Amino acid sequence: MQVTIKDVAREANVAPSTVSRVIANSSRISQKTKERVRQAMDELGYYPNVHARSLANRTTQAIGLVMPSAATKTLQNPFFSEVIRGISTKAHQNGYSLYMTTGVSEEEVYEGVVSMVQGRRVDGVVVLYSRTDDKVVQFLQDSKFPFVVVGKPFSDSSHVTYVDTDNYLAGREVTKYLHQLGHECIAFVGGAQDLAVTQERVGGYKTALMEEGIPIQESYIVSAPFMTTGGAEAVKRLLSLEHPPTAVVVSDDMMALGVMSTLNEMGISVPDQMAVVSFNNLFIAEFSSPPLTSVEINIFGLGFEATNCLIEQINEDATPYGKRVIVPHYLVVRQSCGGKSEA
Amino acid sequence: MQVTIKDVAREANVAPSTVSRVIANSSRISQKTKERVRQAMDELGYYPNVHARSLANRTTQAIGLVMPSAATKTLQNPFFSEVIRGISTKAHQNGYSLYMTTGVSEEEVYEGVVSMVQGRRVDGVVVLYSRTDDKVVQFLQDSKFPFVVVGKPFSDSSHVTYVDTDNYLAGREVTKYLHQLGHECIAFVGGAQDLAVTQERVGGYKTALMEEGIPIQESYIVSAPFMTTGGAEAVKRLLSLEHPPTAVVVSDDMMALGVMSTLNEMGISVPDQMAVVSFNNLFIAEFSSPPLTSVEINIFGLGFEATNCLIEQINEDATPYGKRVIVPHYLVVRQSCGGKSEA
DNA sequence: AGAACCAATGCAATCGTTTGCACGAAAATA
DNA sequence: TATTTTCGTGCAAACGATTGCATTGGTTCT
Repeated sequence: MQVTIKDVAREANVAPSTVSRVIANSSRISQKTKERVRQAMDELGYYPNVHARSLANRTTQAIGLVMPSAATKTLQNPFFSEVIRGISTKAHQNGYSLYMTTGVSEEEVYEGVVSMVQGRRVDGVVVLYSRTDDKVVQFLQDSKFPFVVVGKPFSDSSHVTYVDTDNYLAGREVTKYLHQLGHECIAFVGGAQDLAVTQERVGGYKTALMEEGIPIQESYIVSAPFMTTGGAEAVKRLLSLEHPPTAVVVSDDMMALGVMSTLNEMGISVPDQMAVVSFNNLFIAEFSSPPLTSVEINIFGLGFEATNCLIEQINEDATPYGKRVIVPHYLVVRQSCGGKSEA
Repeated sequence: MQVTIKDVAREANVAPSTVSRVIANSSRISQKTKERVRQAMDELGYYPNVHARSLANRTTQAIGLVMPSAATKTLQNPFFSEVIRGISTKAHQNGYSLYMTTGVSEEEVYEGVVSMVQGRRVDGVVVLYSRTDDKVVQFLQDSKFPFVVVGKPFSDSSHVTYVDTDNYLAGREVTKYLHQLGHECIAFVGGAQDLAVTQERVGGYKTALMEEGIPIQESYIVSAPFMTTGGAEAVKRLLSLEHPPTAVVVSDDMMALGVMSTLNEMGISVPDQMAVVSFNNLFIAEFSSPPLTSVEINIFGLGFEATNCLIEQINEDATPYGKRVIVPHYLVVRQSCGGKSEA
């Protein structure tokens, strides 16, 4: 059987309540007793039962993770490993551990979150995506449960705490960068359209074009699911146009890999015949050939900051919802655009 | 406040115990009562408190994940996302959720596991690595706690349930494959030497050489930490030899990327001047250039099977420790070895 | 010396479930 | 009709902690 607080109490000749206070390091217990109790704890190999504790003080020291509904697929994108790395680092620093449910359908994910929250399994939740009209975010907001989202939530974003990259700005910058290199025909390949990232990045792209006096061609804007395979189709569509572009902004490194691989198969060389720039600067960006010019968005930092905000929110009872943190980004120039050096 | 079982009981005009039995769908409760209670549950929006439940029936419906100690680094390897994907799929199917602690040092990880187990936070544990002399495995075994390891545990592997690839065989096969293609000078670049995978794969490599009558040169065997950067050094060392190899077996796709990237920088073309074959067949293998010939080891399946074994172990009280599952592998031929087609 | 106080600890209720056992009513048996 | 079974519920004791409110003995006032 398990060693309980009572066993320790008996061994140390005190009451259970005293042991509990020693664990909490209460100032009301004398130094001498504390030592005696602590010794009894080691001797017996005592470890507190987390459930009993959670039940009594209504706190869990755990943070819930909500992955996109097709969790089983998206998890393949190193983006997620990286955010989780950030989250888990911060969480660990503050004595929290992580808890995740997954679900195949959107409905399953929703159910998972509800039972996580209502069942009091976690103290707060990090949402790892942001989509239009999301039930999960809506639910969390209604239940006044501490949560933060990574990415920009759509509806009512002013009341939701979130951590994000300035994707609009980044989109604008890379587009201008390509223009500076002399490109006039610039295309955009994005991921799923209901994702906030995609919309923001394409928005920046359009703005940049306008600012540079280049007309926007809808046929230059294609979207596909977020993974590598999507890239292939997109490329084919663009190249079959009357005036194919000479440069392309791709919304994600993974997809850029797919794009480049397809270009390679079709005998089109990067960057000579087609410049490619993308976002996220995953480690693979460095090792692709040619190495990808990509926007470093500090994914680790997104997770880390998000968790930071969440913990703040958990601790302060005075719920100051609506905080937003923008993590800075910068362009890492490699060889996929031809442009050498420069920051 | 939370809606409790008592509220439901009152609403449905029954005793709390009856409500509990309805939740468990006990056959001792009449159909009529069940319906009445269920209705009361929806009406009030009842969700069971997981901690109270865990406390009472000493079960958590959660599985613990143990990552390698430098979790913050290793998590970058897509291998882990992929195993976790497998684990989480199976877990979800059986109503389990995942729980993870991380730690920077080996000691922290150990502490995490101990408090996870002793604190009764999980029903079982899957260990995502296997190293010589590992405290964690030792502890789990001593406490007779359900666990399974992904990879081959060293000590006493006959009493430990594990799921693994036949890395020895795979190492032998790829080496022979290179030999068939005409290579005589074949090197091996491996990861950390205290990892079981590395040892097994290099073992297979050596066996193959012996079987083909090729002498083993220790200078052809280099090892480096498991990530891309390690690859660079390894390559430099090999190329500085008097008789540099013409082919190399690399222990991991990530590292192979590093190797190829370095070769590229040094102006050595793959596969013409150097053939490269590696393991794991991560999605990036397909999109590198040239695309990597790699051993598909079904990482998802490893995680899935491991969880399957774990759940079995949790359910059966008669602990049948020592089960082993070998997940089959096969070579995926792409272009990094020059050899076209063939299975 | 008696009142008032303080520091250190113990008592017992509480958190929300589960579950062995007891109980009464209805059904089956004798 | 009296007696045993069966069925459907309720009672109350766990599970292992936390915490508000006594209680105790010893100081420090006046």
